[in-house]
Amino acid sequence: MSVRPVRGTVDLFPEDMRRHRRVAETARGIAECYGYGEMQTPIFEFTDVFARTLGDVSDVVTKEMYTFSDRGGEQITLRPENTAGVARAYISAKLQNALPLKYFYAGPMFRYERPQKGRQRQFHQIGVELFGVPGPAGDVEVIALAAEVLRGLNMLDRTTLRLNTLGDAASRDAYRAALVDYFSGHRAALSEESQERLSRNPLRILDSKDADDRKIVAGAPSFDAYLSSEAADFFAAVRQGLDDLGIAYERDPLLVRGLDYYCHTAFEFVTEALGAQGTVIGGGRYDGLVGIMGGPETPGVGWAGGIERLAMLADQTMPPADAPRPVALAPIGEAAERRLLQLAFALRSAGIPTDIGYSGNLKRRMARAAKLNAHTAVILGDDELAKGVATVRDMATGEQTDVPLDALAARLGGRA
RNA sequence: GUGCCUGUAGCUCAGUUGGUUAGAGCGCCUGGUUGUGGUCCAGGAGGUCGCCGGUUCAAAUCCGGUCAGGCACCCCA
Repeated sequence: MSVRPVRGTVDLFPEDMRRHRRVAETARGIAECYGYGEMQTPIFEFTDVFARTLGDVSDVVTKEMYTFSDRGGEQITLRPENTAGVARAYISAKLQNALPLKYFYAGPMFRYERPQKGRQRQFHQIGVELFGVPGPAGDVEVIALAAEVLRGLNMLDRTTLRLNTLGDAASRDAYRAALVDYFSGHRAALSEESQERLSRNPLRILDSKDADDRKIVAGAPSFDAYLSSEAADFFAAVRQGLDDLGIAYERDPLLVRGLDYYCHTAFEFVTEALGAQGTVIGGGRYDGLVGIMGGPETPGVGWAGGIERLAMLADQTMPPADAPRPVALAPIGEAAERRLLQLAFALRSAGIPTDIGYSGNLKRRMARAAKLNAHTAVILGDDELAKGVATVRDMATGEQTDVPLDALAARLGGRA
């Protein structure tokens, strides 16, 4: 059998988990401070939950979902993102009388993509969703929360907030029609890919990287001309709110969300430091989503952030997340080992990280203590047992003192 | 899904125009210390050269395929 993980998946050992947890715990703490309580939805859902909400033309639905029928014949999909699942849970629990609602989540997502740096088939996201706030204050709140998470990870200054509006449905339909009209006139000159986009998702042509496409795009109609006055006012209010909070952003008229349920505000925090997969947090408003799923019309806005990407950036902006430094216990002989096993139990129940290696002579045990970065070693042999003390060694200075066994916990408690 | 690059010890990498037993540093193990780590010194273990096939008297080296990783496209977190 093959012993390697499936393509696009990785094993996370303790060192990796500390990096991930630092991201998730920072985000969780700030989210709770904003009143966003953590929730969790199932890792798999009925396929319709995603297929009917993310849009028939989105890549995520058409070619990236892990879909299978279970033994009961149900069509099941491993969640490619979590907003649809949270919305489904909100509808399922009939929470429309409890609005506004604020949720935080963290967990694995699955997309069948070609792996590269910052892109895996199983990856992890943190995210927040805010239901029931129709006005721009909601957009401002979730963006401010995202900025705070990045600040908490010491990386806010390494990212740029890009902001755009997708308008309301009427604005978007009118603009889409205008684009199709314009690009159809230049159809033959467009790249093959963009010709395909023309029917599937004309907005995508706007951010094509093909040189010839860009020339044509330069002459394309601007969205702002098709924005309804309500949508324009909404966007202006979001920008004003960000200005009021001192949150810097760049207008990016080409920023388009990939998932169909977005409207009005779309935003991304991007960085240059991670290569091509530079989006670290992305989100926007999705007022239509709950209705599409058959729930009571409920406005929503939120974002998701990639834990792997955030952790990679954190590696550049923060010192390593080291394991706690333990006290290392080093017994010599069976009697001492029994006594130290008791002591280990007592120290741990006092909350003092304690290691005992279970094998080796004193030399090996001291080597292990150094490797674990222990601040203190406790050496116990027949000599110490006879006197009722232990030899306590400061690993940094090498200084050793005798400490009565019954005073050890109190003596070591101050460290950690 | 497309294109380009890469794959040699646990890790990071050398390896000449194809030519005897494939090397280094770090890490690991042993000893220098019957009860003392990290430093230092000496020694040692560890490799189907990603995998499959081909060319050749001879392949880590050349060719094809495949798998995996990286980069870009695409997409997005």
